[in-house]
Order: sequence, then C-alpha cells, then structure tokens
Amino acid sequence: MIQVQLPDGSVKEYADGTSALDIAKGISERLAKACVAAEVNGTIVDLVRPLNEVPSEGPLQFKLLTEKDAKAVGVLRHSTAHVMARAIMRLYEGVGLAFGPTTGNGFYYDFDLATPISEDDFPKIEAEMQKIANEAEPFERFYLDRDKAIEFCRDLKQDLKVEHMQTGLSAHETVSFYRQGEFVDLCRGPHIPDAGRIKAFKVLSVASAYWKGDANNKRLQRVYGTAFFSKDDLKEYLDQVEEAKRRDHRVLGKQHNLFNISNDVGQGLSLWLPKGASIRATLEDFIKKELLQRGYTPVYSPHIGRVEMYETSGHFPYYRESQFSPIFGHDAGQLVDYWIRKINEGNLQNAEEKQFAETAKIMGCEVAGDALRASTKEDKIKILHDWERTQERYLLKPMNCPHHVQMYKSQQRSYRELPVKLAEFGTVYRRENAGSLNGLLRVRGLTQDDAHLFCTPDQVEEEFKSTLDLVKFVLGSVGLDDYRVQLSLRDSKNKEKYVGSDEGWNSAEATLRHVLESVGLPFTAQEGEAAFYGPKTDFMVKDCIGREWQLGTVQLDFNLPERFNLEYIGPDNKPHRPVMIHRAPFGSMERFVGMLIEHFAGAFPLWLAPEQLRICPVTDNANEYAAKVQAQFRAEGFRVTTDLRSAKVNAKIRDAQLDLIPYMLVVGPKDAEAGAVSIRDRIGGKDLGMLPMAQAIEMLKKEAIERTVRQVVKSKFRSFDEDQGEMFAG
RNA sequence: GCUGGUGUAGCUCAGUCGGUAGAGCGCGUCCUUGGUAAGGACGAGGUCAUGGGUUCAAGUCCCAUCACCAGCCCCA
Repeated sequence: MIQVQLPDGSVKEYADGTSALDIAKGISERLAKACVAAEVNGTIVDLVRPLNEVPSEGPLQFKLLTEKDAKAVGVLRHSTAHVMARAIMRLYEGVGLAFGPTTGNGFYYDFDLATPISEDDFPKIEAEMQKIANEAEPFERFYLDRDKAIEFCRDLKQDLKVEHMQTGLSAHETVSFYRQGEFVDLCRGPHIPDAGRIKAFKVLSVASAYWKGDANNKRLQRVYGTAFFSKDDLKEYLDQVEEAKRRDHRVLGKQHNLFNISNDVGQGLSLWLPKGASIRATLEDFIKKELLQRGYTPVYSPHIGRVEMYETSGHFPYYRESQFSPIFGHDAGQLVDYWIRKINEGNLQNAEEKQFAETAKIMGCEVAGDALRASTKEDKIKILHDWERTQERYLLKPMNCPHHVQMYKSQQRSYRELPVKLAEFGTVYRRENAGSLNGLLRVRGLTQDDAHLFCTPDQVEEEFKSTLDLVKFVLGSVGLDDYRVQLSLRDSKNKEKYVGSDEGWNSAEATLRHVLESVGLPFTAQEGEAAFYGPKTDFMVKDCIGREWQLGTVQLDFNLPERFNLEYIGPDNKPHRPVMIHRAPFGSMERFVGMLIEHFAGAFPLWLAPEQLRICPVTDNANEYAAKVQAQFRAEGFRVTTDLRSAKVNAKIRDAQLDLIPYMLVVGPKDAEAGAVSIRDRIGGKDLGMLPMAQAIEMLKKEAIERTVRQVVKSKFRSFDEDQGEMFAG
C-alpha cells in the first residue's frame, strides 16, 4: 500500500502500482482528462507512472497538474521536443539524437545530421509533427540496465546517447527510456500522456551548437520550437516576440540618434549621442541626489591601475582572458609576460627560450640572461617577476573596487566613521568575446553606478537591507516594479573557482539569505552564480512585455578586505577587519539605458525624455513668439526645441509625434495674443487646448518632478520568462 | 572565441544572365504661411565594407580580412 497526501491535507491509501491518473479518475473523469502530469514530493512525474516508484518516507505529497499549472507547460514542451525529433527522423536519414531540453519559453532539440535544416524546411517538419499529434500515440516509459541500454542505443545507431551513458550517466545502474510509436529516446521524463495533447506548437529557428556545449566537440544542429496548451497562448507569445523585435534598442537607438557604436572607434565601445547622453545624465543626476541623502560620498578614480593591485584583488588572475592586455611601460614587458606564461605552461623548448632571452635583452631587459641561466622553473619565474615589478604595468580597470579599497586605506579608520560609503560612476573595460557583444546590452566599456560600503560585521545586515531598499526605490522610480531576486551562491562542487575560506563563504551566504527572508523579498537561490570574491543578490527585473533582465546587484565581500588588509580601530582600541558591500542599482548605465529604450519602446516619460517639449509655430509669423516661449521653458529647466521649418503645422506635429516627443506646444497668433500655448499630448495625440504659460509650466513641471510614468506599453503582455523550476532533458 | 548568415546613398532597401548604380524617406535651395499625423518644384549624395584573384569587362564569380546579425561559449 502507498499513502498519498492530497493538497487539501487528507491522506489516502492506494494499492501498489496506483498511478496519478488512477487517483484522478477516482476523483472525476473530467479531472483525469484535464490532467497533464502530477507533482509528487516536489518532482513532476508522468500520470501513468506507478507512484510507488517515487521513494518517500511517510505519505507522498501529491498534486495533479492541469493545463493551468505553469509547471505543466514544461512537460508539454518537452514532449513536443520528442515529437519534433520523431518528425525529423521520419523526414531525414541518419539523424543522431543529442539533448532536447525545455527552455524558459520553449524547447530545442540538438541533432547530429549531415543535411542542413533551414527555415524553408520548417513547414514540412511542422506538418509531420501535426500528423504525429493527430495519431495521439501514448508516451511509454521503460527501464533498462545501463549495459543493456548502451547495447540498445548502439543498435539504434545513437552514438551520442551511448557516449552520454558511458560518461554523464556512468553512476546510474538503470536508465529510463520513452517510447512513442517507432520513436525511442533515452530520457528522464516526464511526459504528457499522449501526443494528442499537443495542440499549439511552432518550429522557430535553427542554429548550431556543440555536443555538451564544448567547441572541441562535434557540431550539432539545434532546432528551436515552442508549444502551448492553446492556440491563443501561442499567438500571444509570437506577438510578444514580434513586439520585442520592434523595440530593439539598436534600431530605436539609431532611429532616434541615442547612441552609436562605430567601427572606427572599436567594437563594443559605445558613443553616447546628445539624446542618449541626456537620458543617462538625467538618471545619473537622479541617483547622485539620492545617494547624498543616503550618506554616500562621491569619489573619482582613474581608468587604469597597476597590475599588482589587480593581482592582489584577484581580478587579474581570475579574468585575464576577458581583459584587455596590460599596458607595459617597458618595451620588453609584453615579451617577458609571455615568457613567464610559457614557463608556467611547462612546454617551453630550450631553443625557444634562448630566443626569448636574446630578444628581451635586445629590448633592454637586463635580467634576461640571468633568467635563462637559472636552474629551476621557480627561479626563472622569480627573476622575471621581480623585474616585471620594477616596471610600469597598468591595466585598464576591469572593476572599481580595488580603487575604492585604496581610498578606504588612505587614512586610518575608526569604527565611529563606519560605514564608509564611496560612490562613483566608474567606467570599466572588459574584453568581452566579439560574438557576445550586443548593442548597449553587452559592451566592452561600461559605466557602473557603483559604490562600496565598508562596515563593521555588526552593521552588515542593516546596510545590506538599506542597499536592497535603495535598489527597490531606484527601480520603482523608472516604473520597474516587477522583479525577483536571485541569490547567487558559490558552486559547492567547484570551490577552487573562488577565493576565501569556507567559513567566510558560509557566513556570507547565510547572511544574505537571512536578510532576504527578513525583508520578505521573493528570491530564488542559484548555485555557481556567485562572484569569485563573494555571493551576490541580483535583481531580475521584468519589463513591460514580460522579459526578464538582470540589472542591479548587491554583493557581500569578506575577501577583498582580507586581501588588502583593511582595518578599522574598534571601541576596544584594537584593529578589526571591515566587511565590504558592493552594489550597483542599475548595474551599468549602458545596459540599463539599453533596457529602458526597449521597455519604453523609445517613448520615454517626460522626466527622462531627451527632448521633453517641441514648439511647433503655426506659421513663420509665430516664430518670434515661439522663441519667447522656448526661452521661458528653458529657464524653467525644460529640454525644449522649436521646429522652425517653413512646413505646415500638420507636418511639424507628425514629425514630433514620430520623434516620440512627450508634449508639443503649438503656438500661433491666438496664443501669442493670450500669452498661452496650445498643448498636444503625444499619448493618444490629444489636443489639450490653450493654456496660459504659467499654468502650462506648472502642469508640466509637476509631471516631470514627480517622475510620472504615464504609459509604458499599449498591449497586454504577460511574462513568458517564468522560471519553470525544472528543466527537462531528453 | 566558435558555427552559419549578411555587408549597395545619412536611413530602409531594389539591382535579372558579369556589360561603369536605382527607389522611398531624410538632407539642401526655392515657392508656399498653413491651428493638431505628410503642400509643391528642383537639387546634392555612392571607390557597391576592405584587400587580392578570375575575366576584354566584377556591386554581381572566387579567396582572405574586417564589421554586423543569429545561435553557442562567456559575463567580476
């Protein structure tokens, strides 16, 4: 017998071999039909799977999942991935199956297939999938011992599955398969009961991917698709994808002259054009004021710093590959640096080393001969390292923290002055892979709205809370109030990727968890996402069409204070180690503005709009009055321009409307006579009528000062980026 | 960085079979002086991404490089 606890708390007993479907049928036939899968003790299982297969102490926590449950759609998508794979195997010869997991809003399946699949092939793949859906065959789970399973897959000529079982699944004694008609796949499951449940799906795109994500491995074709329980949901999703394309900040940025990334300047290096710069400056002014009120002190630091400093902090060794090469003050610097690396790699030939030494000598490195003659690897490296340290070596700064640490150290600190909060819009440089650059969202030079808080261990919780509060406030002020927090923890299996002691990490992670719980912020923990020096809380912010962005971050750091020997004098008159909090509410100005462009689709609210008002004189006769109006609004702090073209007012209004100017001030003889302006609202194109100057100024000022966000999006989109908890891999 | 695709006027794009380049928008000048989404005429703008090659002849075919786009990898 098995004991099952239903969501209402009642516990019932069923015979061994009872499935979720049996239980559902026991409740009602209709419920049984509406069910997709079941959640048992937190894991999702097939409806038809005997429940006694789920190990449990005490009664099974049982819940039926219907089409309405967010978790159910993941099951549907994974099954659709199987159906797609089946369709592709029917259409092509020699299809090798790799993995076919679900993603945030769909699924993909990787195929090892000689024939390239192109977009033109999608209709026939979809047609075949539809056929399979119509056949409505069940998904059947079965088990094999691993050895048998390997034989089985070998017979099926599924070499990748064989390899996976020999490596990734080597610890498993038995493995599960799913059969659906002639299609069999090694798969953990779960699946929907039968393919007839698949009603709305689409093959979306094809791209290349590598077996197990490793570029040294075989190249596969990854076919993406998505599925929903209803055609309406599918359409809504596809509409959202279209809407996202329409909002692309790279397109809008070009159209409205917000920013430019010029090849002549360099990849990933953004140029803020006047209008984009205006948005950024407005945001920066806003934050600066807020920080002053919250006890931060602004500081400035240079764009480069000595390599040694970043060696101490750990940034240089940890991120060497994604940094620009150091700036060497000595001609031989780069050569010696390369030489050391070769020695470290341990495959340096004698002849090669001789050449290094000779060249370095010619370039003026006088210790090159000594290094060549030194007997051990360690001695060589020491000689070269010592020489390097006497030379100038600068790094374009990849992070602001070491600079701020030095500021903290520049004077003796008492516990009385803590927390010290140093804030800077600090520009940092990172050599991101060329292939991952993306408009303003991923750049090589970026400015963080950065600050570092140095506090006593006792202050950590409170300061951490207050920074979370700041992030919430700042996001709210631009109308972003839908977000969740991701608690990014260390990867407990790869501790060597991080600096610092276990105790330090454990207590830092516990502190973050505790604070998040105490302030009641919803959060999800994610292992392996921490920074190398400490755990983070990242704000995952949803924009108005439901997409999630990783923006602000608050990080706790016990390590840099240790590495830089930071101290403060405590009430006991003894030195103590402070704790650092790193935080950036926006993250980077580039990324944040890029996101805002997409969030507002280029139509910024009054307080952020680069051009807030445009004066449209009705005729040339009104130009003189327009100039007076402009001067008055400028004096009140508005960003305003006047359209002086000899065009009809209709044309001026049309252009202002398309330029997404929040308000147009139409002025003609009537207004001049009344000392008024006629206001047109961009939203809805409403004519607000003639208002006396003073009144118009007051009304617009109020909206700007209150940072009112009147409109973000016309359409109603919901989030498709929901975390579905589990990923299904097949 | 890897794989694939793309690169023609300021922007969006057309350019057939290899025969010295075109549209719309924008821009400039002139006419027009109009009250809430496009008034008209004329004009200027291109080393067809860059460098090679094939050819009597290359925007078009081939090779390399660079950049961009999509995906992968990465993201302090």
